[in-house]
Amino acid sequence: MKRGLAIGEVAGRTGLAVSAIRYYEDEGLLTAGRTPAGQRQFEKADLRRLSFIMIAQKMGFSIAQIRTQLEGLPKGRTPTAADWRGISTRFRADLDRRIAVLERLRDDLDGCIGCGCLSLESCRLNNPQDRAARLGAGPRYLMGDAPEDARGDAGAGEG
Amino acid sequence: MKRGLAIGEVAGRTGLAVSAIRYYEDEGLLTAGRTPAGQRQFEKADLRRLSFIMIAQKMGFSIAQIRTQLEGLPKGRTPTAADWRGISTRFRADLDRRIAVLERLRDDLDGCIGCGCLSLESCRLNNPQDRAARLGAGPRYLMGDAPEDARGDAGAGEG
DNA sequence: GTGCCACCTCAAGTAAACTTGAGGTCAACG
DNA sequence: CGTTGACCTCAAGTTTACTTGAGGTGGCAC
Repeated sequence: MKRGLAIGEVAGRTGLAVSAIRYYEDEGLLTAGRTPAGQRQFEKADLRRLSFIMIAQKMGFSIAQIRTQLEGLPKGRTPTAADWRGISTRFRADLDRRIAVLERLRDDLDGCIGCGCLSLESCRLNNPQDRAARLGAGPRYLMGDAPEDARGDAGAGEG
Repeated sequence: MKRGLAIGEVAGRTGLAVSAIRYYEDEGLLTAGRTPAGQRQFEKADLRRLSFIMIAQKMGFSIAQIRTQLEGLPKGRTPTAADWRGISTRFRADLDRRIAVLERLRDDLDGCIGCGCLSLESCRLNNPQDRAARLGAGPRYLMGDAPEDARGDAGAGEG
């Protein structure tokens, strides 16, 4: 009865490529059992795990971040609904943050459509760059992605 | 007077790396003049252009997409406020679309936090995968990223 | 019993967006 | 006059998230 799912089956059910699933296992996002012959054996819970991975990627999380999130799940036993609920809640908070960033970007852009500047002196979308210039180094950082020592100040323009 | 800006100066003002600016030029996102000695000479308008590029990247546009957007700007002359306004408007529409996608994701996730499933039979976040499985091929597609022939059907769950 | 398909591993390739390095030029500073 | 420092080109390296290919095993169908 408890035969488990072959990788091809999992691929079919999730829409993922077989190679992607193997890759995720290599990356430690999930662990598959093995048949005596060495073939991977997945459980239903792994489908859930893969669902989570796919959704998280949609949201823009990297593999490394997803791995971290998944570490919040129990190792030995199959995660319960409550386990997933905990992880989803953290997730939701992040999603809210992302939406907020985009909305602020949109609002700023609205201001810029009004003035047509996009980069003129008084533009709020522009200011962060001036600040970036003053901070000196760093590759690219503009909104919310400020380097370590610039946190807490990367918000709205100073006026 | 009209000396133009050296690449290092532009880098300092935008917060971009010199190498990144050169890369953007290679990619055709902007064009720099040259001094007799072959050094790049930028104009103020290029700062605006780079602002646009940075903002667009924040929004998740690829270089190729940004290039396309920028092709909407006049070639010969310096873009006017109106030129930027046109481009920004298109931009805003895309931004709205992205926000909407994330919001739907959030709403679906809310439903899942309620039931704690994230991947159980009735979950709306899960269903798209089932559909994906039925559609057969393709690498990863889950929400809105449906392959060509699956468009128009990849929306909300059926029940 | 043999042929095919799904599976295995491991290495290398791919695309995007850059960075880094090698080797060389040019202008200013002392 | 020489030596920094900013700039140049071109090639190769880096990271992320996979895919592709080579070479090999295991099992079910005929």
